[in-house]
Amino acid sequence: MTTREVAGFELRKVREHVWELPREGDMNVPARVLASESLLEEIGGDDTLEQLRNATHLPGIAAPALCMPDGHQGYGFPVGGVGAIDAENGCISPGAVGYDINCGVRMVRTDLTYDDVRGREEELVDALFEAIPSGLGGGGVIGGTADAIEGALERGVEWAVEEGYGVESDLARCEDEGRRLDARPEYVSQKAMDRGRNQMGSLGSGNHFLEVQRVTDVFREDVAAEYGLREDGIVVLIHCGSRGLGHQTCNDYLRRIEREHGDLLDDLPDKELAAAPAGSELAEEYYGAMGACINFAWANRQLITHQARETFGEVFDADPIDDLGMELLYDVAHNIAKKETHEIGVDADGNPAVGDAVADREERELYVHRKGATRAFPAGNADVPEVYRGVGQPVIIPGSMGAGSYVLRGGDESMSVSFGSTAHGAGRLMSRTQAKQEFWGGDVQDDLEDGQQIYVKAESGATIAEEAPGVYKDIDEVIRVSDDLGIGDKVARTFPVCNIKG
DNA sequence: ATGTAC
Repeated sequence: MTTREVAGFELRKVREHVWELPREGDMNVPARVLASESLLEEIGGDDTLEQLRNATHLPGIAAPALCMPDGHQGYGFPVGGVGAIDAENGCISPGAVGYDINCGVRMVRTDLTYDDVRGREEELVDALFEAIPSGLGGGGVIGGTADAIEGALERGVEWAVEEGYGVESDLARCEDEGRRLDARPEYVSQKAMDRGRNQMGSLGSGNHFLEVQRVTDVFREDVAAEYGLREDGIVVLIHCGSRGLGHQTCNDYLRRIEREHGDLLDDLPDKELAAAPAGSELAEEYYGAMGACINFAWANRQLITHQARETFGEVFDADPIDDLGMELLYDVAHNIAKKETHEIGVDADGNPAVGDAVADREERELYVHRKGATRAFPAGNADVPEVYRGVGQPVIIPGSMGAGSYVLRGGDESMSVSFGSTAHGAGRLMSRTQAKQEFWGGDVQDDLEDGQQIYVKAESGATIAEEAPGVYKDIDEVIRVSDDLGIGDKVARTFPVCNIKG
């Protein structure tokens, strides 16, 4: 048996790209890292492994706590973490969802080719930057009236399309059709709504961006054709979340858990893993509030999509849908928890088990926490929209602004390996603070333009430094692991053309 | 990630 010591943790190699931290002490289950040796080494460079081990202490966790190949340290629970927790006897943890509830990515395809855009990058990047609010604080594309915010929280993309910010076909091309039916806006605080009010249709800051890209490689022709992708085609990628509204909601519930469920908290190795016991009033309220924030984030990405379509229409003097073919390819959430039914291994007593201890497999309703992890359901799954059910759901994974991104399809192994999940990005290699010491925004911007013809426009130079290509892991290596494991299969690779950010 | 402040 191969073992490897990383950052003081002894990991057992289960098979290629699967590393296990065996159960010991108060761990309820083992932990597993899905990574190549080089990525594993990078994952050991911060507190990810300790956070992953801590996550195995969560009550009711029903299978190994998982770290995707792009994992890095987060608040309590690692980014790139997947935690499947019994929805009846376990718990739900806001820290295992993340502060930016339904941070996610969508891709819009077009009929344009790189030749159509070449030489017009600056015009396009300026127009997009003008049309789409970005940066910290307020200012959205629409005013947040009481009706608008209520509609977004309750009905997500459905509300936005009804208001004219999209087309009917957008709905089917979102996870959950862009609307969580179990959203309960009444459990979102007034303070959270006030923060979201002026941010409806805004990118935000940090790693959030809108990027025009060109398809450089197609790996699976048949699937790419189903997704409407072809080599040299132009696509638009939008990465953002629920802004101050989701952030405030996460904060509100973390504070309430501290006040109302201190006992559960005292048993956990890290206070930041704060969780509400399944079945408690607080768990129900958090789940409903989280669903409303999820809807808000979807409406936000829909409003930004609308602005991008309008802008392309003006720049290319054409109808964005009829002439430019700007249809939504897909929208994926990567900071969420969701009740899903999965098969888990159980021992003779019906308790969660792995390896030799597995006596049987049983279906359980679980809170699947995906924090910096993307749902990757395979072909045939009933939750994959009908248009894609034959090939598997699209999985959109952004890399850094200097490296490009990938479109994958949910792989056949994802249900048995990772509760139907894969990576969500390249994953950070260094902190924002360190990034600002290593890079200067203006220099990064000049290098991208002069060296790679990538046009970047941002509200703040500091953000460009924080997001410099050098602060990220190798996206190709992350994707190689996903593809090798069969949890998310390579369909196409893209390369940046222009990028706007906070 | 984030009105970068309890």
